[in-house]
Amino acid sequence: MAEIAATAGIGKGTIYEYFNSKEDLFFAVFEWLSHKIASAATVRISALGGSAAERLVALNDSVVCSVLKMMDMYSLVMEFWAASSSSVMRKRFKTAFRQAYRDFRAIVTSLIQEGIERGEFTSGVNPESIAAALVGMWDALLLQAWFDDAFEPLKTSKDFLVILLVGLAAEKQKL
Amino acid sequence: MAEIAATAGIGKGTIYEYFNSKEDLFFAVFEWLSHKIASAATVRISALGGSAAERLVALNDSVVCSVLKMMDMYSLVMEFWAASSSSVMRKRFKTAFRQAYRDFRAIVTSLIQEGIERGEFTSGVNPESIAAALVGMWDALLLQAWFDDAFEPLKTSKDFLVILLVGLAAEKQKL
DNA sequence: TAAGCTTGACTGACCGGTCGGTACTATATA
DNA sequence: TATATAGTACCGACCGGTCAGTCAAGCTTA
Repeated sequence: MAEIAATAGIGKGTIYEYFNSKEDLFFAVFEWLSHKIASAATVRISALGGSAAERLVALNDSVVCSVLKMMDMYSLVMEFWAASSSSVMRKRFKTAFRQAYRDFRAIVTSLIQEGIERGEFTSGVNPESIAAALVGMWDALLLQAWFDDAFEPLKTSKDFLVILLVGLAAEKQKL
Repeated sequence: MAEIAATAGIGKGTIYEYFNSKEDLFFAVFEWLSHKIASAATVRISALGGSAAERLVALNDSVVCSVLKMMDMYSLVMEFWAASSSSVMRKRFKTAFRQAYRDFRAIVTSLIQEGIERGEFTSGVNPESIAAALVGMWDALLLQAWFDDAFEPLKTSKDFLVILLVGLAAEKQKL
Protein backbone atom coordinates (compact mmCIF):
# COMPACT_ATOMS: atom_id res chain seq x y z
CA MET A 1 0.00 0.00 0.00
CA ALA A 2 2.85 2.34 0.82
CA GLU A 3 4.40 1.66 -2.57
CA ILE A 4 1.12 2.20 -4.39
CA ALA A 5 0.58 5.49 -2.59
CA ALA A 6 4.10 6.62 -3.43
CA THR A 7 3.65 5.69 -7.08
CA ALA A 8 0.35 7.53 -7.16
CA GLY A 9 2.02 10.52 -5.53
CA ILE A 10 -0.33 10.57 -2.54
CA GLY A 11 -0.13 9.60 1.11
CA LYS A 12 -0.95 6.11 2.22
CA GLY A 13 -3.91 7.29 4.25
CA THR A 14 -5.45 8.93 1.20
CA ILE A 15 -5.91 5.57 -0.48
CA TYR A 16 -8.38 4.72 2.25
CA GLU A 17 -10.48 7.70 1.23
CA TYR A 18 -11.21 5.86 -1.98
CA PHE A 19 -11.00 2.18 -1.01
CA ASN A 20 -12.01 0.54 2.23
CA SER A 21 -9.31 -2.07 2.15
CA LYS A 22 -6.48 -3.46 0.11
CA GLU A 23 -8.80 -6.17 -1.12
CA ASP A 24 -11.29 -3.60 -2.37
CA LEU A 25 -8.56 -1.82 -4.26
CA PHE A 26 -7.36 -5.11 -5.69
CA PHE A 27 -10.84 -6.00 -6.83
CA ALA A 28 -11.23 -2.58 -8.43
CA VAL A 29 -8.05 -3.20 -10.42
CA PHE A 30 -9.48 -6.55 -11.46
CA GLU A 31 -12.66 -4.92 -12.73
CA TRP A 32 -10.68 -2.24 -14.49
CA LEU A 33 -8.49 -4.75 -16.32
CA SER A 34 -11.46 -6.93 -17.01
CA HIS A 35 -13.27 -4.13 -18.82
CA LYS A 36 -10.12 -3.00 -20.54
CA ILE A 37 -9.48 -6.43 -22.01
CA ALA A 38 -13.11 -7.00 -22.89
CA SER A 39 -13.47 -3.72 -24.73
CA ALA A 40 -10.10 -3.98 -26.43
CA ALA A 41 -10.59 -7.55 -27.55
CA THR A 42 -14.20 -7.47 -28.59
CA VAL A 43 -14.17 -5.69 -31.88
CA ARG A 44 -17.59 -4.55 -32.88
CA ILE A 45 -18.47 -7.86 -34.46
CA SER A 46 -21.92 -6.89 -35.61
CA ALA A 47 -20.54 -3.80 -37.32
CA LEU A 48 -18.00 -5.96 -39.10
CA GLY A 49 -19.17 -7.27 -42.43
CA GLY A 50 -18.33 -10.53 -44.12
CA SER A 51 -19.11 -14.15 -43.46
CA ALA A 52 -19.24 -15.67 -40.00
CA ALA A 53 -15.94 -17.37 -40.75
CA GLU A 54 -14.32 -14.07 -41.66
CA ARG A 55 -15.63 -12.45 -38.55
CA LEU A 56 -14.37 -15.32 -36.43
CA VAL A 57 -10.92 -14.83 -37.91
CA ALA A 58 -11.17 -11.11 -37.25
CA LEU A 59 -12.20 -11.72 -33.66
CA ASN A 60 -9.33 -14.14 -33.20
CA ASP A 61 -6.83 -11.58 -34.44
CA SER A 62 -8.32 -8.87 -32.32
CA VAL A 63 -8.37 -10.90 -29.11
CA VAL A 64 -4.88 -12.30 -29.46
CA CYS A 65 -3.28 -9.07 -30.63
CA SER A 66 -4.87 -6.83 -28.06
CA VAL A 67 -3.93 -9.10 -25.18
CA LEU A 68 -0.42 -9.47 -26.58
CA LYS A 69 -0.16 -5.70 -26.51
CA MET A 70 -0.79 -5.70 -22.78
CA MET A 71 1.28 -8.76 -22.02
CA ASP A 72 3.07 -6.84 -19.30
CA MET A 73 -0.18 -6.97 -17.35
CA TYR A 74 -0.61 -10.67 -17.82
CA SER A 75 0.91 -11.45 -14.45
CA LEU A 76 -2.02 -9.56 -12.98
CA VAL A 77 -4.42 -12.01 -14.56
CA MET A 78 -2.62 -14.83 -12.82
CA GLU A 79 -2.80 -12.97 -9.54
CA PHE A 80 -6.53 -12.69 -10.04
CA TRP A 81 -6.86 -16.38 -10.77
CA ALA A 82 -4.99 -17.06 -7.57
CA ALA A 83 -7.26 -14.64 -5.73
CA SER A 84 -10.25 -16.62 -6.90
CA SER A 85 -8.78 -19.62 -5.17
CA SER A 86 -7.79 -17.86 -1.96
CA SER A 87 -10.19 -18.56 0.87
CA VAL A 88 -10.69 -14.93 1.77
CA MET A 89 -11.37 -13.40 -1.60
CA ARG A 90 -12.75 -16.45 -3.32
CA LYS A 91 -16.42 -15.60 -3.68
CA ARG A 92 -16.11 -12.17 -5.19
CA PHE A 93 -13.47 -13.07 -7.76
CA LYS A 94 -14.96 -16.41 -8.64
CA THR A 95 -18.33 -14.83 -9.32
CA ALA A 96 -16.80 -12.10 -11.43
CA PHE A 97 -14.73 -14.54 -13.45
CA ARG A 98 -17.71 -16.82 -14.00
CA GLN A 99 -19.72 -13.93 -15.34
CA ALA A 100 -16.88 -12.65 -17.51
CA TYR A 101 -16.41 -16.05 -19.10
CA ARG A 102 -20.14 -16.48 -19.60
CA ASP A 103 -20.37 -13.10 -21.27
CA PHE A 104 -17.48 -13.78 -23.56
CA ARG A 105 -18.71 -17.25 -24.45
CA ALA A 106 -22.10 -15.77 -25.23
CA ILE A 107 -20.58 -13.39 -27.78
CA VAL A 108 -18.73 -16.16 -29.55
CA THR A 109 -21.70 -18.49 -29.29
CA SER A 110 -23.97 -16.03 -31.03
CA LEU A 111 -21.43 -15.54 -33.77
CA ILE A 112 -21.31 -19.27 -34.43
CA GLN A 113 -25.08 -19.57 -34.11
CA GLU A 114 -25.40 -16.95 -36.80
CA GLY A 115 -23.02 -18.90 -39.00
CA ILE A 116 -25.25 -21.94 -38.65
CA GLU A 117 -28.39 -19.98 -39.41
CA ARG A 118 -26.80 -18.53 -42.51
CA GLY A 119 -25.89 -22.01 -43.63
CA GLU A 120 -22.17 -21.37 -43.41
CA PHE A 121 -21.58 -23.80 -40.58
CA THR A 122 -22.86 -27.31 -40.11
CA SER A 123 -25.96 -27.52 -37.98
CA GLY A 124 -24.58 -30.61 -36.30
CA VAL A 125 -22.42 -28.48 -34.10
CA ASN A 126 -23.08 -27.26 -30.59
CA PRO A 127 -22.28 -23.54 -30.75
CA GLU A 128 -21.68 -23.28 -27.02
CA SER A 129 -19.08 -26.01 -26.99
CA ILE A 130 -17.16 -24.45 -29.83
CA ALA A 131 -17.37 -21.04 -28.21
CA ALA A 132 -16.11 -22.34 -24.88
CA ALA A 133 -13.22 -24.10 -26.54
CA LEU A 134 -12.29 -21.01 -28.53
CA VAL A 135 -12.44 -18.72 -25.53
CA GLY A 136 -10.38 -21.24 -23.64
CA MET A 137 -7.89 -21.50 -26.44
CA TRP A 138 -7.28 -17.76 -26.41
CA ASP A 139 -6.76 -17.82 -22.70
CA ALA A 140 -4.43 -20.75 -22.78
CA LEU A 141 -2.35 -19.72 -25.79
CA LEU A 142 -1.62 -16.42 -24.11
CA LEU A 143 -0.75 -18.32 -20.96
CA GLN A 144 1.70 -20.49 -22.86
CA ALA A 145 3.16 -17.38 -24.44
CA TRP A 146 3.70 -15.94 -20.97
CA PHE A 147 5.79 -18.94 -20.06
CA ASP A 148 7.60 -19.30 -23.32
CA ASP A 149 9.00 -16.43 -25.36
CA ALA A 150 9.50 -18.73 -28.32
CA PHE A 151 5.81 -19.50 -28.45
CA GLU A 152 3.78 -17.72 -31.12
CA PRO A 153 0.17 -17.43 -30.03
CA LEU A 154 -1.04 -15.49 -33.07
CA LYS A 155 0.38 -17.90 -35.60
CA THR A 156 -0.81 -20.87 -33.57
CA SER A 157 -4.33 -19.56 -33.22
CA LYS A 158 -4.55 -18.72 -36.91
CA ASP A 159 -3.30 -22.16 -37.97
CA PHE A 160 -5.74 -23.76 -35.65
CA LEU A 161 -8.70 -21.65 -36.68
CA VAL A 162 -8.22 -22.59 -40.32
CA ILE A 163 -8.59 -26.27 -39.48
CA LEU A 164 -11.50 -25.62 -37.19
CA LEU A 165 -13.32 -23.65 -39.87
CA VAL A 166 -12.93 -26.55 -42.27
CA GLY A 167 -14.56 -28.76 -39.68
CA LEU A 168 -17.32 -26.28 -39.05
CA ALA A 169 -18.08 -25.91 -42.73
CA ALA A 170 -18.17 -29.65 -43.38
CA GLU A 171 -21.85 -29.85 -44.23
CA LYS A 172 -21.29 -27.55 -47.14
CA GLN A 173 -19.02 -30.09 -48.78
CA LYS A 174 -21.79 -32.62 -48.78
CA LEU A 175 -23.92 -30.37 -50.93
CA MET B 1 3.97 -23.32 8.05
CA ALA B 2 2.50 -23.74 11.53
CA GLU B 3 -0.72 -24.98 10.00
CA ILE B 4 1.05 -27.36 7.65
CA ALA B 5 3.03 -28.78 10.54
CA ALA B 6 -0.11 -29.20 12.61
CA THR B 7 -1.91 -30.94 9.75
CA ALA B 8 1.07 -33.20 9.19
CA GLY B 9 1.11 -33.93 12.92
CA ILE B 10 4.67 -32.74 13.36
CA GLY B 11 6.35 -29.71 14.88
CA LYS B 12 7.05 -26.62 12.82
CA GLY B 13 10.78 -27.00 13.21
CA THR B 14 10.64 -30.49 11.75
CA ILE B 15 9.52 -29.16 8.40
CA TYR B 16 12.87 -27.44 8.12
CA GLU B 17 14.61 -30.81 8.43
CA TYR B 18 13.18 -31.63 5.02
CA PHE B 19 12.84 -28.27 3.29
CA ASN B 20 15.09 -25.26 3.49
CA SER B 21 12.33 -22.72 3.17
CA LYS B 22 8.65 -22.28 2.60
CA GLU B 23 9.36 -21.63 -1.05
CA ASP B 24 11.24 -24.91 -1.38
CA LEU B 25 8.33 -26.76 0.14
CA PHE B 26 5.95 -24.95 -2.18
CA PHE B 27 8.03 -25.85 -5.21
CA ALA B 28 8.18 -29.47 -4.09
CA VAL B 29 4.38 -29.53 -3.96
CA PHE B 30 4.34 -28.06 -7.44
CA GLU B 31 6.60 -30.80 -8.77
CA TRP B 32 4.59 -33.45 -6.99
CA LEU B 33 1.30 -32.24 -8.49
CA SER B 34 2.95 -31.75 -11.85
CA HIS B 35 4.03 -35.37 -12.02
CA LYS B 36 0.76 -36.57 -10.60
CA ILE B 37 -1.25 -34.80 -13.28
CA ALA B 38 1.13 -35.76 -16.06
CA SER B 39 1.13 -39.45 -15.20
CA ALA B 40 -2.59 -39.56 -14.55
CA ALA B 41 -3.52 -37.72 -17.72
CA THR B 42 -1.10 -39.23 -20.17
CA VAL B 43 -2.50 -42.63 -20.90
CA ARG B 44 0.02 -44.85 -22.58
CA ILE B 45 -0.84 -43.55 -26.02
CA SER B 46 1.56 -45.75 -27.91
CA ALA B 47 0.17 -48.83 -26.19
CA LEU B 48 -3.30 -47.78 -27.21
CA GLY B 49 -4.39 -49.14 -30.54
CA GLY B 50 -6.67 -47.62 -33.11
CA SER B 51 -6.45 -44.68 -35.46
CA ALA B 52 -4.83 -41.39 -34.54
CA ALA B 53 -8.28 -39.88 -34.26
CA GLU B 54 -9.40 -42.55 -31.83
CA ARG B 55 -6.30 -42.08 -29.76
CA LEU B 56 -6.82 -38.34 -29.70
CA VAL B 57 -10.32 -38.91 -28.39
CA ALA B 58 -8.97 -41.32 -25.79
CA LEU B 59 -6.34 -38.81 -24.70
CA ASN B 60 -8.96 -36.10 -24.45
CA ASP B 61 -11.13 -38.26 -22.20
CA SER B 62 -8.19 -39.25 -20.08
CA VAL B 63 -6.88 -35.74 -19.58
CA VAL B 64 -10.22 -34.16 -18.81
CA CYS B 65 -11.46 -36.95 -16.57
CA SER B 66 -8.31 -37.34 -14.55
CA VAL B 67 -8.03 -33.64 -13.87
CA LEU B 68 -11.73 -33.46 -13.04
CA LYS B 69 -11.13 -36.16 -10.45
CA MET B 70 -8.61 -33.94 -8.69
CA MET B 71 -10.56 -30.73 -9.12
CA ASP B 72 -10.17 -30.02 -5.43
CA MET B 73 -6.51 -29.41 -6.13
CA TYR B 74 -7.16 -27.06 -8.98
CA SER B 75 -6.79 -24.02 -6.80
CA LEU B 76 -3.21 -25.11 -6.31
CA VAL B 77 -2.58 -24.82 -10.04
CA MET B 78 -3.73 -21.23 -9.88
CA GLU B 79 -1.44 -20.57 -6.96
CA PHE B 80 1.41 -21.94 -9.05
CA TRP B 81 0.52 -19.74 -11.98
CA ALA B 82 0.55 -16.79 -9.64
CA ALA B 83 3.89 -17.92 -8.25
CA SER B 84 5.30 -17.84 -11.75
CA SER B 85 4.40 -14.18 -11.90
CA SER B 86 5.68 -13.26 -8.46
CA SER B 87 9.00 -11.50 -8.60
CA VAL B 88 10.69 -13.74 -6.04
CA MET B 89 9.75 -17.16 -7.33
CA ARG B 90 9.30 -16.29 -10.95
CA LYS B 91 12.27 -17.96 -12.54
CA ARG B 92 11.94 -21.40 -11.03
CA PHE B 93 8.23 -21.76 -11.66
CA LYS B 94 8.27 -20.15 -15.07
CA THR B 95 11.00 -22.50 -16.24
CA ALA B 96 9.20 -25.53 -14.87
CA PHE B 97 5.90 -24.53 -16.46
CA ARG B 98 7.56 -23.81 -19.80
CA GLN B 99 9.10 -27.27 -19.80
CA ALA B 100 5.89 -28.96 -18.70
CA TYR B 101 3.94 -27.31 -21.49
CA ARG B 102 6.64 -28.12 -24.04
CA ASP B 103 6.66 -31.76 -22.98
CA PHE B 104 2.93 -32.08 -23.13
CA ARG B 105 2.70 -30.31 -26.48
CA ALA B 106 5.38 -32.65 -27.82
CA ILE B 107 3.28 -35.68 -26.94
CA VAL B 108 0.22 -34.33 -28.69
CA THR B 109 2.30 -33.08 -31.61
CA SER B 110 3.75 -36.51 -32.27
CA LEU B 111 0.31 -38.03 -32.13
CA ILE B 112 -0.94 -35.65 -34.78
CA GLN B 113 2.24 -36.04 -36.80
CA GLU B 114 1.63 -39.77 -36.85
CA GLY B 115 -1.91 -39.17 -38.04
CA ILE B 116 -0.55 -37.16 -40.94
CA GLU B 117 2.02 -39.78 -41.85
CA ARG B 118 -0.62 -42.46 -41.80
CA GLY B 119 -2.71 -40.38 -44.15
CA GLU B 120 -5.48 -39.91 -41.63
CA PHE B 121 -4.99 -36.20 -41.25
CA THR B 122 -4.44 -33.56 -43.89
CA SER B 123 -0.81 -32.72 -44.49
CA GLY B 124 -1.71 -29.06 -44.76
CA VAL B 125 -1.83 -28.81 -41.00
CA ASN B 126 0.85 -27.65 -38.61
CA PRO B 127 0.93 -30.35 -35.92
CA GLU B 128 2.46 -28.05 -33.35
CA SER B 129 -0.23 -25.44 -33.66
CA ILE B 130 -2.98 -28.00 -33.25
CA ALA B 131 -1.20 -29.55 -30.30
CA ALA B 132 -0.74 -26.21 -28.58
CA ALA B 133 -4.37 -25.33 -29.06
CA LEU B 134 -5.52 -28.69 -27.75
CA VAL B 135 -3.30 -28.53 -24.71
CA GLY B 136 -4.54 -25.02 -24.12
CA MET B 137 -8.12 -26.05 -24.53
CA TRP B 138 -7.79 -28.70 -21.83
CA ASP B 139 -6.25 -26.19 -19.49
CA ALA B 140 -8.83 -23.57 -20.15
CA LEU B 141 -11.90 -25.78 -20.08
CA LEU B 142 -10.89 -26.99 -16.67
CA LEU B 143 -10.35 -23.40 -15.64
CA GLN B 144 -13.83 -22.47 -16.77
CA ALA B 145 -15.18 -25.47 -14.90
CA TRP B 146 -13.46 -24.23 -11.76
CA PHE B 147 -15.34 -20.96 -12.00
CA ASP B 148 -18.65 -22.37 -13.12
CA ASP B 149 -20.26 -25.49 -11.69
CA ALA B 150 -22.73 -25.53 -14.56
CA PHE B 151 -19.94 -25.85 -17.08
CA GLU B 152 -19.36 -29.30 -18.56
CA PRO B 153 -15.74 -29.61 -19.69
CA LEU B 154 -15.96 -33.23 -20.80
CA LYS B 155 -18.99 -32.72 -22.99
CA THR B 156 -17.58 -29.48 -24.34
CA SER B 157 -14.22 -31.00 -25.21
CA LYS B 158 -15.84 -34.01 -26.88
CA ASP B 159 -18.17 -31.86 -28.97
CA PHE B 160 -15.28 -29.73 -29.99
CA LEU B 161 -12.96 -32.57 -30.82
CA VAL B 162 -15.49 -34.07 -33.19
CA ILE B 163 -15.55 -30.89 -35.25
CA LEU B 164 -11.79 -30.54 -35.10
CA LEU B 165 -11.31 -34.09 -36.34
CA VAL B 166 -13.54 -33.37 -39.31
CA GLY B 167 -11.30 -30.43 -40.12
CA LEU B 168 -8.17 -32.46 -39.68
CA ALA B 169 -9.44 -35.24 -41.93
CA ALA B 170 -10.50 -32.89 -44.68
CA GLU B 171 -8.02 -34.10 -47.26
CA LYS B 172 -9.53 -37.53 -47.17
CA GLN B 173 -12.82 -36.17 -48.45
CA LYS B 174 -11.10 -34.88 -51.52
CA LEU B 175 -10.03 -38.36 -52.49
C1' DT C 1 -11.22 30.61 11.30
C1' DA C 2 -13.75 26.55 10.50
C1' DA C 3 -14.42 22.58 7.73
C1' DG C 4 -12.51 19.31 5.11
C1' DC C 5 -8.62 17.06 3.07
C1' DT C 6 -4.11 14.95 3.33
C1' DT C 7 -0.49 12.79 5.57
C1' DG C 8 3.02 9.48 7.33
C1' DA C 9 4.52 7.87 11.88
C1' DC C 10 2.76 4.44 14.54
C1' DT C 11 0.47 0.02 16.01
C1' DG C 12 -0.42 -4.67 16.47
C1' DA C 13 -1.33 -8.92 14.25
C1' DC C 14 0.92 -12.10 11.71
C1' DC C 15 4.37 -15.32 10.07
C1' DG C 16 8.79 -17.43 8.23
C1' DG C 17 12.61 -19.06 10.17
C1' DT C 18 15.88 -20.22 14.29
C1' DC C 19 17.73 -22.55 18.11
C1' DG C 20 18.41 -24.81 22.49
C1' DG C 21 17.02 -28.78 23.88
C1' DT C 22 14.75 -33.78 24.22
C1' DA C 23 14.36 -38.52 22.86
C1' DC C 24 15.58 -42.43 20.54
C1' DT C 25 18.59 -45.61 17.94
C1' DA C 26 23.01 -47.46 16.41
C1' DT C 27 27.69 -48.18 16.91
C1' DA C 28 32.04 -48.40 19.48
C1' DT C 29 34.48 -49.37 23.62
C1' DA C 30 35.73 -51.53 28.04
C1' DT D 1 26.83 -56.65 29.38
C1' DA D 2 27.23 -51.86 30.66
C1' DT D 3 28.72 -47.43 29.19
C1' DA D 4 30.09 -43.84 26.09
C1' DT D 5 29.62 -41.54 21.80
C1' DA D 6 27.52 -40.18 17.60
C1' DG D 7 23.92 -39.50 14.63
C1' DT D 8 19.14 -38.42 13.59
C1' DA D 9 14.41 -36.93 14.14
C1' DC D 10 11.70 -33.96 16.50
C1' DC D 11 9.85 -30.03 19.03
C1' DG D 12 7.74 -25.30 19.96
C1' DA D 13 8.87 -20.90 22.31
C1' DC D 14 10.85 -17.17 20.54
C1' DC D 15 12.73 -13.51 17.36
C1' DG D 16 12.78 -10.07 13.89
C1' DG D 17 10.78 -8.28 9.97
C1' DT D 18 6.67 -6.96 7.45
C1' DC D 19 2.57 -4.60 6.37
C1' DA D 20 -2.54 -3.30 6.38
C1' DG D 21 -4.90 -0.09 8.57
C1' DT D 22 -5.41 4.10 11.99
C1' DC D 23 -5.45 8.73 13.64
C1' DA D 24 -3.68 13.04 15.48
C1' DA D 25 -1.49 16.75 13.47
C1' DG D 26 -0.73 19.76 9.63
C1' DC D 27 -2.39 21.93 5.55
C1' DT D 28 -5.68 24.03 2.20
C1' DT D 29 -9.56 26.42 0.96
C1' DA D 30 -13.67 29.12 1.17
